[in-house]
Amino acid sequence: MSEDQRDLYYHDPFHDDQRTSETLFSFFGPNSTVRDDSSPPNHQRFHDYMGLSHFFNGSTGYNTSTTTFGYSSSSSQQVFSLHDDQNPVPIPGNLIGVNEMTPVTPNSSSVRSSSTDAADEEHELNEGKKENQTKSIPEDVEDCPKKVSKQKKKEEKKQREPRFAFMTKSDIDHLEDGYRWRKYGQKAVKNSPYPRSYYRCTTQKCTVKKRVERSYQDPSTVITTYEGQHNHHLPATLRGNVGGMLYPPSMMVAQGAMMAGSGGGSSFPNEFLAQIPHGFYNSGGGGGGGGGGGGGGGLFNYNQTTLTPLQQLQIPDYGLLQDMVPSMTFKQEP
DNA sequence: CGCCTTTGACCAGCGC
DNA sequence: GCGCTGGTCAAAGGCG
Repeated sequence: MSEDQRDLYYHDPFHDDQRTSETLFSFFGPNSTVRDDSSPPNHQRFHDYMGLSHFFNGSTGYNTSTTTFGYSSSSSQQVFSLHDDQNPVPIPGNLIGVNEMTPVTPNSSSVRSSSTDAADEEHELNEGKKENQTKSIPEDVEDCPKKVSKQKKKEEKKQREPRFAFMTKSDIDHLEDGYRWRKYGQKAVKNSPYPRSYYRCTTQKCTVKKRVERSYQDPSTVITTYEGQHNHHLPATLRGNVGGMLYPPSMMVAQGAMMAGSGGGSSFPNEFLAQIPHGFYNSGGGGGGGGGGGGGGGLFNYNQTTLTPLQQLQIPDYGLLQDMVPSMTFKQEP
């Protein structure tokens, strides 16, 4: 694991604001963190988590490729931590691969707004560098098929899936999210007494992985990192869970509209909102998520667009969101 | 029997 | 080059 990744895990995004957060979304790629201040303990959390499966699935079709968050599969993860609840701060590391998604911050000189050319260029440059770094494979690969396949594997590996991390207050390490996972590894983590577990989606041809670890600073917090997107529905066999059931139809519509409006460009905010777990929405359409999943309303209400920070999730900087989603109006409730 | 977890080994990337 | 660390593999065993 690279240093920046380590930073991600052990630095600000999760810990700086930890005292006030119970759930923190950290998009590896797009830059956003969304935190929760007010969620009830574990069980409610659990339901929040349930909805997250849609986040990765996208529900916009099961092959949203890897651009759901507005960045390509090859893009490196990038995370912005919100310091002082105001300004996104780039986590040291890959800030280059910001395709399309732009860190919108009041004082962000690095805002890439609509012109992604430079960003793309940078991105390519960066990718090139990376390629060079990893393409130090000697020519003798031609001699050995094994080596060839290894190299292929290597290159495939390099195609980093989009990642998404969040923290959850829970006693349970591996929270149910509607998908079936197989644990394929566990490692002790440096500077942490808690091991990190590695899971893979058991569905055939689904390459989604997730890592689960407990925060060493706050043992009650579980850090879950997803990598990739599911290319399939929720397993219907799982506790009678059916993918479509969890997503209120109204939201699907809204989502479609948003997608259409996003024009495939700087679409992260919309996509982000579109894919916010339905449990965070005031969707009003179906409880979903299994008993109490809705929890009496959620965070967003697209169109009405009401943020209710006292509910399940807190957006740390409404101004930021407002910038990100200018077409929406945000209302912060007292 | 199928699915899952556990766990030690292995490999690659990175920093020194 | 070496050591550290993260990530993955795969055999073994458990469980329903």
